Amino acid sequence: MSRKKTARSEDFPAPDPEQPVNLKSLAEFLGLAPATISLVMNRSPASRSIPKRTKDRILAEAKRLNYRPNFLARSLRHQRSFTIGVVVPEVSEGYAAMVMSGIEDDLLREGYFYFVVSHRHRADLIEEYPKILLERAVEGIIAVDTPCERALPVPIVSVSGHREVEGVTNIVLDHSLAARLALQHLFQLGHRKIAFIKGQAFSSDTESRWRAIHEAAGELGLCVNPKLTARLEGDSSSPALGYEVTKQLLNAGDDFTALFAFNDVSAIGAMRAIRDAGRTIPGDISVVGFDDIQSAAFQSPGLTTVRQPLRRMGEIAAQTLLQRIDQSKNGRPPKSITVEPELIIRESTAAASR
Amino acid sequence: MSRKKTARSEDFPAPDPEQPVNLKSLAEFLGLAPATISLVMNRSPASRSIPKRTKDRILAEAKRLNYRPNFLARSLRHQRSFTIGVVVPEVSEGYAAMVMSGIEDDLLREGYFYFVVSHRHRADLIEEYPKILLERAVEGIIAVDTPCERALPVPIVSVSGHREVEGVTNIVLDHSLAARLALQHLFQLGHRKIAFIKGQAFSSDTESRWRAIHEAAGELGLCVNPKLTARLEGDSSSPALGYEVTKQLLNAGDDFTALFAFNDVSAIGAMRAIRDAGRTIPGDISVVGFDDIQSAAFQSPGLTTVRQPLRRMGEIAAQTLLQRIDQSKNGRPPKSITVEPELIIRESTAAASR
DNA sequence: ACCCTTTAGTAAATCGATTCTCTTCCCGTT
DNA sequence: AACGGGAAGAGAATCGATTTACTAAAGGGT
Repeated sequence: MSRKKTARSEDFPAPDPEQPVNLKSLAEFLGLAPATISLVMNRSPASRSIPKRTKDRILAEAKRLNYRPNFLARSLRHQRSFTIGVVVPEVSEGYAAMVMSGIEDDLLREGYFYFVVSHRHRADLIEEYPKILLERAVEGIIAVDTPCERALPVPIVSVSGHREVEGVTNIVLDHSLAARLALQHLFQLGHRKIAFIKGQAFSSDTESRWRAIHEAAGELGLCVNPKLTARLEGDSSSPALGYEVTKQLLNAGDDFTALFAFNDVSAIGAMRAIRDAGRTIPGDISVVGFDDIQSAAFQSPGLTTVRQPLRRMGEIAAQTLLQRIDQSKNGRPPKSITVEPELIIRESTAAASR
Repeated sequence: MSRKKTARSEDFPAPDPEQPVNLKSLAEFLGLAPATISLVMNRSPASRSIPKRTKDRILAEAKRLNYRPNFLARSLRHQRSFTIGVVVPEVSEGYAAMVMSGIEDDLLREGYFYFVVSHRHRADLIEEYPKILLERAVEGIIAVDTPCERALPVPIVSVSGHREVEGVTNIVLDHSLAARLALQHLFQLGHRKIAFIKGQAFSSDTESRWRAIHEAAGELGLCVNPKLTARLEGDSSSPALGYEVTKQLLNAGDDFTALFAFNDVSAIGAMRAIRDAGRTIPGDISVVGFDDIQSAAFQSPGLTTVRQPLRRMGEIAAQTLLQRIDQSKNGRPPKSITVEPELIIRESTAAASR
């Protein structure tokens, strides 16, 4: 029992240089049982009876040998992976990147890590990735601008999700307010003939945003002219899409003094198209975007836009998910959390000329 | 032995609805030993002796009950996590997002997932994160624009890393070519008085890019005027930084007809500053950026810039890392891999007026 | 009838840590 | 002298899958 105790640290200063120390080797080295060390290292109440001398010896030696408990073993034992999955359409798209940036902070602070997967709007991947993440033992999933149809055995938080699905908490923008902010702004500037660019069908926000626009227009006594309405086509995230539809709008004949685009990227394309057609912004046509991506502020003229608090939405998503993981099954989770948009007025909007 | 075999699938269609099936329960259900099932499921050569009838029965039942081997248990056994870590300065920065987007494809195809952590240039986090990732049992690390000082027990690939560190493979841009492309372009347009915006000290590219500029200038017989040289300060990634230093350059008195910025973000700020000073682009001053972020093409005038193949760099990083993981220790890994930049000429550059 | 080879699997160790249940040993009481 | 009880720590089961070594029965050849 005491023969091993003579193996003091000074005798074997550097142990096996190859293999990282594990509990067993540390135990052998200390002449103690793995169980004892585990209890002490985890400050378990059961280590009450271990004298401070021994505790200190264990702690000191663990630190000296740089012992790190094997995460996988621990996870297996506790049935907890401290990992969540984040599903996005495309990492490099700005929208998703911004949300992810908000997600990270809270997660890491609580000791969680996250896997990222991007599906690029491929239906099979949208279906498959959540399952693969589950196999990877994630404890929850955050879906960004990605439809989740089926209930899963882990909590899900969907950023910009609109469908009501069992087990899914939606983080949504107040689209009514967003539409009102934008249209009121244009209305007050005297705009009555307003063109619209709708989003692609796959974007979760498209429908509710469009409904909100109709409502807000109704409240203001504006009419939404179908001839002044275009829809983005194609899944690229380049302003070229906005450029194309705006050219069509301009050529279609019906006059307009303002354009409300589905997002900033298409608004930027629209601005080009408008200028290419020989019109000025905001002199001839005012333009309002949506999202407030970084490029919006970098345009000239600076793009007036409805800001979505994307980073904040990421933070809320992470917090909500962690809460739900913590008290799993404890009470019904909130169905949805609404965040408020903000109108950022820059130089792309001005009083209507006609 | 055969009493269990009578438990045909039709008798118990839906097993325990709560608990996910594990190997043991599946084995019990089939009246076989876990070992047998494992061998068959993994198509191990040792399953040679199992008759096809039994194999089919196992496979069918596994599928019906939706059995998925527990990833953690498997990882523990094999000492493989199929996970790598990606360290970036900031997820939402475009540069990192683009590289990540390239990383993802190859990784997922090979069954790997990745953790993302962002350090926001905090020295303690840069030091700490790789260690935490190691605790999480990652099999390799990709560092994007992040210095890695010390050798780690796993392969590391550094995108835009320049230091030679044991165990680190650098993916670097050919900065000499980049500088030559930009300066030759400006030179051919007749520019002789060129201003420069250097990068922040923390950016890994700053030094080598600056050396390359000196070299290229030398080759062309241009001189780099210290009075026409500014350096970005502060770690925000807003064009405001570029705006500030450009204002100083313009006020400093020394005349210039072209500006070569450290990156597109600062170039965009610079363009604003130039216009605010009453000069035109490219009439009075030509501007060249670096990176070719999405916003570069969206500017007006469109920003001429040196494109880094960021997505490609991500792909190469992932491929290289996977190779190194695969044949660990097998031969010395490449010290560095160079990729080539491309000059994207848009409207922000034109012939020098004076 | 005996031995050898397949066939059809199974038992048990292992990966590394956790945790509940036991032993001892020793000290102080009655 | 016997007993209770706390101190100090050891043992063993467990998480779920993998894998090597082994067994038991059946078939085939001489």
